Amino acid sequence: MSTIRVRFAPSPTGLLHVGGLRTALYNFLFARKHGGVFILRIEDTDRNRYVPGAMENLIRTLGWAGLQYDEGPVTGGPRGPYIQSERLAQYKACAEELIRNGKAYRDFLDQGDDDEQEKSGEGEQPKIARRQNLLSSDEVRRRLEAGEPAAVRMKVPDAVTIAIDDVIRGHVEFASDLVNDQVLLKSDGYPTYHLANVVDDHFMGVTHVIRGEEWLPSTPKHVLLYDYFGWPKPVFAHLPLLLNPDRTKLSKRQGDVAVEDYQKKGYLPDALVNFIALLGWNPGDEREIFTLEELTREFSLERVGKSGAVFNMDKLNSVNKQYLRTKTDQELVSVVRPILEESGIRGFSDDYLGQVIRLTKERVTTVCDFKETGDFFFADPARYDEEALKKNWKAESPKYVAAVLDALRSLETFSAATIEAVVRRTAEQLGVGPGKLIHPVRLATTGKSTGPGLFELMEVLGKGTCVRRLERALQTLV
RNA sequence: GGCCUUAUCGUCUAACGGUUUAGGACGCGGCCCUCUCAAGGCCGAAAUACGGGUUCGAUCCCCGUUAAGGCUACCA
Repeated sequence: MSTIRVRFAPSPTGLLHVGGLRTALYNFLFARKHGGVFILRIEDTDRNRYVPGAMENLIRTLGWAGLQYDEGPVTGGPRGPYIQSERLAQYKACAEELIRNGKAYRDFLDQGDDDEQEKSGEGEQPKIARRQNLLSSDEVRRRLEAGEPAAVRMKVPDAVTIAIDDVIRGHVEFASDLVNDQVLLKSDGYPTYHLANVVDDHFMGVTHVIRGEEWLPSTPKHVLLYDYFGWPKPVFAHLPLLLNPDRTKLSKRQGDVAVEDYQKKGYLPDALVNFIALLGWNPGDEREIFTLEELTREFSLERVGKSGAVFNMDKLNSVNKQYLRTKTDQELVSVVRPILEESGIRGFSDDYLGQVIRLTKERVTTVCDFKETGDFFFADPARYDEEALKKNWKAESPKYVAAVLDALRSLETFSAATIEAVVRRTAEQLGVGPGKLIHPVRLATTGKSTGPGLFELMEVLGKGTCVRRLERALQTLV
């Protein structure tokens, strides 16, 4: 069996979409699993939608997610170029070959005429473009020589059934009468997706086409083209769509769809990848957390489902939390530090940030949350949370806090253990439960009523800071 | 409108005709733990869209209905 070759073929029209990431991931996993090749191909055949820099961005985001491609732009490869706008001559030659063989023809109508026709058609019957006999061959030649722009359309046969056997969907049939004479080469000389994709997949040796379900309806066109060229067909696998909560195709408007959005919001790449892998695929048992290596080992197209999957933020959050806990404190320091510095929080050592992360990482959802959850580690509380105040700052609280403050001042070693001992002893001496002191002290030192264990947090803060904050609270809060 | 696809808890899904009182996870509710919040543990509510077949037996196979989605460009 020949080497498996698959490709991810985005168009450079913007940021990488999470649906695109999943398609890329499944292609990547399939290739790796079978010792095959994962190709990145840029489909930039629509000059109107081209966004400068989009390709670089796509590559960077794929890299962030850990999906390294084997052949593609920048890195190159034996079947390049991997950017379609650099392969124009090839598409043109292929289109001409089809014309020569009577499988395609020139069409001088422009886009506007096309729409016009459809409107005037107006019935219930679909308007299938079949225009090969509109002009005599003499006239075609004359207008061509006159330099009139022409598109090339494929000729679709009447009354045949075009069947595909999709790995995921099974056997699917289409009636050729409902397939229109697709434009293959636009009048600007660029190919359409349909031509370019078939030509490239053939010349790049692609064995499996793994793409979104939105391509299923145009697959008969592609199948026809393979036959026209006399090329072997790849195996098709059409993936179920990723959905909005209302079950429409995942789109902007209903939340973030760009991978970069999730990156910015503080999701870990391996967590996002893990979560997305489970949208449409499962290992068949009850495991849910996988490294990329484990996914590679377990993945199979056979276990990909058929129905669309809603992109569920709650689940993503849960997965991200689980990943956060698997990271070491220092690993997270390097991720969290830049986020803090963006907000002007700087000057803290790796060791200190590591301590902060150790105490807060079980309480955050994303790496961005460290800033908010751990704010009191970076500055004295700017204000005291109002509800916490109401709940935990009672009339007798100042007295208790003052007692704790006194006891703390004489502490030699300021560790969680010694702080706890002192606080509990003080409570005992005052004849009240330790909670009566702990809650107001927490409020005074952190400004809130929630967070890491008080004694651990005070140890990290250090004696000076704690004493200062308690003093200040006693002055401010009455 | 036409074509295509899909259909198990709110969501992601398991079950590859019988071992099922339909399993897990997220979310939700309760309890435990506890200085709070998380985490963790335990418990709970929650689904096979509907109607026909086939079969000794259907979540699973077939047909229909319904619903949802995708596609219907010289966009990808």
